[in-house]
Amino acid sequence: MPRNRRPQDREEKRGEIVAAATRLFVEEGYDPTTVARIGREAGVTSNTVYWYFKDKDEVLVAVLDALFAQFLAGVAERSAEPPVEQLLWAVTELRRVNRLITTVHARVAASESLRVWHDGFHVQVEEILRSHLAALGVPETDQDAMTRIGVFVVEGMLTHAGGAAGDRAVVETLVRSARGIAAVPSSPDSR
Amino acid sequence: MPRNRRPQDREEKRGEIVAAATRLFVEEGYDPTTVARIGREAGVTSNTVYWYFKDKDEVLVAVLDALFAQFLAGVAERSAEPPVEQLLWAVTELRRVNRLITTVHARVAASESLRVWHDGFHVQVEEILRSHLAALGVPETDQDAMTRIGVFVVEGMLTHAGGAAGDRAVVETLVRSARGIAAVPSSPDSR
DNA sequence: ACCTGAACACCGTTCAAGT
DNA sequence: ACCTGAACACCGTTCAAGT
Repeated sequence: MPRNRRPQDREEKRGEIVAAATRLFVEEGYDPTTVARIGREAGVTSNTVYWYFKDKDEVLVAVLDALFAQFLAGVAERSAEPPVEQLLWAVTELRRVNRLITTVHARVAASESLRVWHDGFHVQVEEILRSHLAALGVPETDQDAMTRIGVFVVEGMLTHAGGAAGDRAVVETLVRSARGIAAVPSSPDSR
Repeated sequence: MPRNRRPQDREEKRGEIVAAATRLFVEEGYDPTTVARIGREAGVTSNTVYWYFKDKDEVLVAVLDALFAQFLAGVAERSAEPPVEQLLWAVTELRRVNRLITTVHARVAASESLRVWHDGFHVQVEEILRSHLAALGVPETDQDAMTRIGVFVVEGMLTHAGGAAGDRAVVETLVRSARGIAAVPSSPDSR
């Protein structure tokens, strides 16, 4: 028997579904986008979507994978820019998929595969942030906490619009505090 | 005609519905809790809930109002404690309703009244945080940005469990950076 | 292997009808 | 004014049946 006979087709169709879902999820949101609609845009019936994906959440995971890969490529391209500019670019970029990030948070409780994706996402983002902090001179003892703070601030900025000036102020203050932490050693009685 | 004839009853029943919804929303979450279930726990049919509330989101707003009032009372009681302890208490407290906060973010796009509630909530929380920052000596020019950072960090801690030690490290680092910002004036070329 | 028509289960919401 | 039984609309998901 022919092993892997036209595996291309399967990936193609799957890709079309993911492409349709990506556009719809980003533009209209996860909840308002029905599985039927995703199918229609990809030229199939809603049931067919279930031949390629276990459920709607699996479609979301595939969409997130695609979007995150794009994002990582953008990050790599800008690795030479100053930290503030890099962060502001990341915020602008992630804001386009802001609604989806919120959806992920809302659905991790209901979907195991989404939880797995979310955890992996954080590990990667934290790794990137940590290397930046190290470059800024933040000592190892403070890197964990500062990394989490960085992630939280970026996530917060996505959910809560602040205007270009406000965004820049937040990012600059953040980078400034990282430099401050780098300059002043932590003391156990600092509270 | 008797004005306000037994307005007590209406408030009582409404209160029972809110009480039932609060318990269910906090313990099981918003989505898994059906309107029928809320009604049953309050001793009425699902339709009756719609006599007291416009829709499920309005029930949520009432629940949030109740929970937030409790929270504010707790904040007031602890106003004398050191900032780190106050923040850690707030995080522990808010974590109990973590799921609901995520739900709010997920539903602001769909529900106007929820958006209004969310905005009001932020205004109040930011006011509290700003007064703390002022007490820590953060100059006015940096208060806006630091306040937003504070809110983002607290929100992030709710969504992403970090363990007691990790939580304390984050909060201490945050307060330390606020003190650092207070000590070092901002400079326009600090990026 | 891939796809569909039809149906199921579930849930928020509405409405006509009761007291 | 307050409450209910019954029904509607919608949507994720499944299944038996087709090629």
